[in-house]
Amino acid sequence: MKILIADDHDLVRDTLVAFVEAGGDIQTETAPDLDTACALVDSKGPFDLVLLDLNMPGMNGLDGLERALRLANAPRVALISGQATREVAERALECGAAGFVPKTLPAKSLVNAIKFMAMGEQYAPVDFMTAEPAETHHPMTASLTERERQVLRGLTESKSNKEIARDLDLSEPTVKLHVKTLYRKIGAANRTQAALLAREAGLY
Amino acid sequence: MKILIADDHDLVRDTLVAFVEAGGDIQTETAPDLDTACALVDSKGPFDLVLLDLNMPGMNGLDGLERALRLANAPRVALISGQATREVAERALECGAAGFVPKTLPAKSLVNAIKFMAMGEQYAPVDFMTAEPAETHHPMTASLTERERQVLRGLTESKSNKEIARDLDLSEPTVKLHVKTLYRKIGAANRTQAALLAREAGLY
DNA sequence: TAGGCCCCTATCCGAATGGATAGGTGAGCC
DNA sequence: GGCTCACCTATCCATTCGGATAGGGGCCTA
Repeated sequence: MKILIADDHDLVRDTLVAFVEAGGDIQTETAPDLDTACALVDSKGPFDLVLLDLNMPGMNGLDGLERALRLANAPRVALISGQATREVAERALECGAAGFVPKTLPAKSLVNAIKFMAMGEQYAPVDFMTAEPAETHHPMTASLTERERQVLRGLTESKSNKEIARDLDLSEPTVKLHVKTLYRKIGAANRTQAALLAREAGLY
Repeated sequence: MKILIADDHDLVRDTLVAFVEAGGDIQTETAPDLDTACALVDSKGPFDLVLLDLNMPGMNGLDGLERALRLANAPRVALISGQATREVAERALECGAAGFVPKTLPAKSLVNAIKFMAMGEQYAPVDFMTAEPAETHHPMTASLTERERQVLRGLTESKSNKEIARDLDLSEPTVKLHVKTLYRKIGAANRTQAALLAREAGLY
């Protein structure tokens, strides 16, 4: 079996390769970014599986995944990520990804997942996909009401109050109220800080 | 030699441990977060080296490092991080960290670095520490002038124009000008988006 | 039934922001 | 000298934001 692992962290890539190659009959090629990964698929493909890190130069979110999926060799492409949310994973699978591998997965399970995906199955860890959306039990959002979470989400998308109001079908004054109260709850002084705090907490 | 590796990503932790143990006479304990890491230092310490992931539950930036350094066993503590900047690395070393290991380090070098640090030396990869600050050659900031970079930094700290003006010893209108022009350059519609874009690019 | 909580709407006000425009300084280059 | 470029300052104006305050409606629970 021949797979390609792309990750910009040498440390992760090297140890991952060593582990995977030790764990079964798997040959690996590696790439530090999306461009070289795509080039390798062209020159040394096809691969039984291509594993792309979501936070890698050239990825730009799911754009990179789609680009890889459009390659001539039409390879099976899976994502691997350290902090992606369930929502991103779902979107990736909808795009046609062969699977989604969170870095919180035990290494032993990874080898099995790789073999599973290489056989053409679609993989995603059950516990990860069935987990509550982080925002419902995250310490920061625990104190927020549902509406406030929705508004906070709008803030992380750098929307104006007016846009958020339109999206949620509310009046602008209402949005402003939620904005103000959620500032107090999460300790933000302005919308930029609120957005950054939410991002740092790994939300949205 | 006995070391402790703490990282919240099982995948990284497992493969790292497998690699390190294979590469020399090194015993490893592991922890998924700072709390258990500290508990292990107390119960199973002292370790020749403690390796902490910077982006791990409980770390809260360099606070976690300082907490670990204050532990009774006064262990040698080093940081490992995937996206930290040189500045963070320098601050960590100033705090008394045994070293700083970027995840872009080749895995082979890691083993050597671990042995080096365990001997009591302070380690940081030369190329990483001498590299230009990311902002000067990053695609996004390449087109920005020095002042605009400084202002953008202020935005990522969710400061108001007035605060930025005070920090940089400028007048507020000047800051507004820089803000406006850097919006155009990086394609931001408002300050929140500018801050998020800068963060996503790994700046500041 | 009363009280509490969440949600929605509204108005008023001061402050901050975003954008346009105009002009001044110094450094470096042809 | 003339030119560009980065940088600074300034004024004007519309919009948005942040905060305070005052309601009303629905739902749950004591």
